Amino acid sequence: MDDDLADLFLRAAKRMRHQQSERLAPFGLTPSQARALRVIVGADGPLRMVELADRLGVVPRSVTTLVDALEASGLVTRTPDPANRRSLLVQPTGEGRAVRERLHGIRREAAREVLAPLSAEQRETLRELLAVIDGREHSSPR
Amino acid sequence: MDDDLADLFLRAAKRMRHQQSERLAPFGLTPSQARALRVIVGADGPLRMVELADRLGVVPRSVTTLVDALEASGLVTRTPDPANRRSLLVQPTGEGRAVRERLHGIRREAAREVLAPLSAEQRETLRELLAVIDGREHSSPR
DNA sequence: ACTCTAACTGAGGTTAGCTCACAATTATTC
DNA sequence: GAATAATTGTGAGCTAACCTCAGTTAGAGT
Repeated sequence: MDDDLADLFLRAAKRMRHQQSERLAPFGLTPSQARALRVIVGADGPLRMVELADRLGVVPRSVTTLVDALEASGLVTRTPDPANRRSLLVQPTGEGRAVRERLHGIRREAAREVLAPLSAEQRETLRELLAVIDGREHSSPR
Repeated sequence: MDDDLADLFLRAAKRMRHQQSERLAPFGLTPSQARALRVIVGADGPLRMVELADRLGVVPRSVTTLVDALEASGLVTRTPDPANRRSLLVQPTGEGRAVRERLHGIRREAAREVLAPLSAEQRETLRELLAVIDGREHSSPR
């Protein structure tokens, strides 16, 4: 029974990812990069790579690649942390902030497309349920 | 902001996939292969590759690889369709049926793990919402 | 000073797709 | 009854989004 549930869930997620990547393509961003940008812009200050990895729920090595791409597109900068020379601080450029602004709209569209069959209240209910599922703890990836 | 909603959704889906692949590993199956097996066993008769692709929502080429693996594990067989020599018919072996049976339980566990924070009613609500999103109100196995 | 741990990254692997091109068959159309 | 078109499956090869493992460099603890 919860069997189907997983299936339904995964199926919807797939559609959502697909929608996103389609809309993101014109920006030259993958969904994963867009998400990273979102976190970077949304942070209240520069982020260390490790911290970014943690917030994205991926391993630090994966962040390297993500930031490589964003940096190459001129959306973020990587600067050494003066307080700890092992660390790099990632910050959005002006361009990065601008792009994130536009992304906001298109991400919403993508979600809306998939969630279209739901009423506003249903969407709200869904959000609540998902928030519960998400819990608070950041279980590390493995 | 349906923006967050997509994020919550995708995050939960990720955890679910992860749970599944962990539990499936001992069987030597990937989540994708398990799903294919499930569809093959669940079908009311042999399936053509193309038909299987359609039911899985992937392109036919991807099914070739999936079935290759299942066949190599002795869970399904591929036989030429006598009625159309271009087609192959995929069918589960006895072993395939047996494995699918055990998979059922572990898939449920995986979903349950992620959905644990929800009450039974909440899970039910979630199922309904997802069914609406999916747009398929329990269509028959035609 | 000496070892221990943390931050980042190069190299290389895996899963789950995808496209493109092609041979073999079957269907259509002229 | 050909000639042309469409279908079916698959080899080759690509991409995204991860991962692990090993190595370098820099701080920390004793």
